[in-house]
Amino acid sequence: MAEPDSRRVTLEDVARVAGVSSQTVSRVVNDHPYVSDDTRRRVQDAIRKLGYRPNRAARSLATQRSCMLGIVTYGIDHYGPAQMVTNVEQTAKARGYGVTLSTIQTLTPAEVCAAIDALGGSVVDGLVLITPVVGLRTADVMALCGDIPFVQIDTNLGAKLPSVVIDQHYGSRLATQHLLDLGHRRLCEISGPLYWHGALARHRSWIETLDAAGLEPGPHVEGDWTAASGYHAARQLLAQRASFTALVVGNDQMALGAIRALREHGLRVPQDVSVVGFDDIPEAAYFEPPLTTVRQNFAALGEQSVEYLVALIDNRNTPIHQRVLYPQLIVRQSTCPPCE
Amino acid sequence: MAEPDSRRVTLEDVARVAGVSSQTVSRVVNDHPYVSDDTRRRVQDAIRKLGYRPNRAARSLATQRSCMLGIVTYGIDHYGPAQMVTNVEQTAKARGYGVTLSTIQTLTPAEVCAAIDALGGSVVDGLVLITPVVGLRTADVMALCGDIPFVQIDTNLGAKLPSVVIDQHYGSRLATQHLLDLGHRRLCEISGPLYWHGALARHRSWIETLDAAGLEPGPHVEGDWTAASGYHAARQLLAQRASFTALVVGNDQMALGAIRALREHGLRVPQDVSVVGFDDIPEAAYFEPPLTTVRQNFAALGEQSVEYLVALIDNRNTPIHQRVLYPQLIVRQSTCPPCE
DNA sequence: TGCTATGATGTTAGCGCTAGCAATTGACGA
DNA sequence: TCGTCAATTGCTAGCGCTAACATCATAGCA
Repeated sequence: MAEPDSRRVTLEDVARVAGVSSQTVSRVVNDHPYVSDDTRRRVQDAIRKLGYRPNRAARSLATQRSCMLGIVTYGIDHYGPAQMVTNVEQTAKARGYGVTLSTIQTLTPAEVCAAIDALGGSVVDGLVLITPVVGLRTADVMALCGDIPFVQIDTNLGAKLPSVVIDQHYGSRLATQHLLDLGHRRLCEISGPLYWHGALARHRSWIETLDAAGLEPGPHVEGDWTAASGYHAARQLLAQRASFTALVVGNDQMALGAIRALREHGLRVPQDVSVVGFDDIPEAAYFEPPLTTVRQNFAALGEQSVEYLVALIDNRNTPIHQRVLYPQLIVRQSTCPPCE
Repeated sequence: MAEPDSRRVTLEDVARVAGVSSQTVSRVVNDHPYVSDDTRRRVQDAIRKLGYRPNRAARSLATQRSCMLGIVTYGIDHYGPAQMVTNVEQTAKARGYGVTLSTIQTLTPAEVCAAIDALGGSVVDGLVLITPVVGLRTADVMALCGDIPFVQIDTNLGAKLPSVVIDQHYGSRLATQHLLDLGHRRLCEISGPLYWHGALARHRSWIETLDAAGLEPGPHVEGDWTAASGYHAARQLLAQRASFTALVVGNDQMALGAIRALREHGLRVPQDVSVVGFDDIPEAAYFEPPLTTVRQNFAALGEQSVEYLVALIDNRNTPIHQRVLYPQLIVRQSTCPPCE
């Protein structure tokens, strides 16, 4: 068993026990060549015996790198961010990086800046920014990150910073076009908060797609991603006597709330109103009715952003670009042709 | 603007610009007394001008503390853990601690140990272990954590380690008793994986409560927390021609899947079968029908564990105990008296 | 035999920061 | 006048580790 000393075990302690210099121990720990098998074994024995664990702070200080990535994200109690964080962490671990978290509650540029700052002060080799808020200035982000490499996830399409995004324009067109193809002509929308890139892009694309089809967009209400807000948004639409046969909803949770409101109002889904969601959360297939939705590959988002970030860390000259992923329409029973 | 030097800005640089010693700058940065207002202002100006940010690694090395907590948790794509991680992070931030994450995929004791080890090697002042798996030996945990203070969340009730738990026994009794009070006599259960403390506790309490009422428990199927598994579990119960009027389900997502299976089988909820879930996820109130469920206060769990952990860090002699939280039954439309 | 190449180790000098003490100044009471 | 004290600042020595160089065998070759 490890000696339960009050002081932590250091390289020096191991060196003394193994009868070598601390430098040699360091070489063994870091898998350097030029250590004889015999010495290596003696050192490893000593390490095990003493329960030695390298001190990361000291190593960071000496090497100028920490093997830590920082993640700045809005509350991970949402499905999307939780997925991304999980995948970022997993991918990072596979590449030898740990992960430090800094979450933000209200998605204002100021709070985002504070969160980045909190991590920037710490030792991280790179930053993953899951900050889907509109109004975050490119210059601000660059200034805050300083010379720390970073990758943005879920920012606006076309941003001139290292980023990985899902084409929400495309996704929203998929959803709206699907409804148009079914024959719907009167559509309403419940969007996410429009200060989110994704929500805004989906909203705009909804209008554009209708426009291209020569249709007038019906009323639009803004929710906050929760089922509760979807419920209230739908009630609001119904209260203002909007007449529609199809509803595009900004995410699956809000769609759930909307469906409940519709049903309480005596409307059947999909016979009276077709509903499309976004994300394809694992529960969507078990909604009543199972939800047609636009699937986002959050896993790929997390993985690719880490890959890109690690490339940036290893080689500062990695070209800056934006990688774009495309969502996929999953058709289930919540959509059908309008019955009139 | 900050001088975009290749080297990072150090205390020394600030000291030079401000015309003081590096020690004085350190005092300003750390809010020590005995710095004149004039000097303080000059130093702060220099800090701003140079864009100085203290190097955490160096500070950790010098002070022997990192102001970092480690979180070991199973995949945060589940609702409960995501909630806990969020709240741990928030509370930690409020107390001046950052948070480092280490997630585990398969909840085996071996993987848990690996995750703890990964963090233990890093510099953290304390560990939050969200490791609800049965079979994790107390001795192993203590050995791995070494002299790093830790708090376990969601471990077994009665564990002799610092921990904060929700009394799942109590919660399960609430759910089952609610159904008994409504007049149900034939109950089935879909539980979570029984190698999870919570799932096991709920399962046992389900049996005990029925026992106390002189009733034989109906069939029980184990799911994996997902809606899909709930769906398949319910189909399995129906396939074996189990006759029941009420169903206790290990979490809300599985309840959603189960309800869908029941409906597909021509059974109405709650008229034919009452269903109770666990957790009270934000969507539960919008299920069809709105779900009766046992609410877990994950936020409190996260907060209290950090408070406890910080107390342990500040004072190693803080008494070891287990704090117990109690869940709450939320009655909605998915339960009603059996109609026969 | 000398002379280089190379493997295997030790020595030294920091990385950026802070604790602890020393030094300096001015104010105040004895 | 001197000693004492508090306020303010600087100096020095590490924290535990690694990069870079220095050292010293030993082997291989002319």
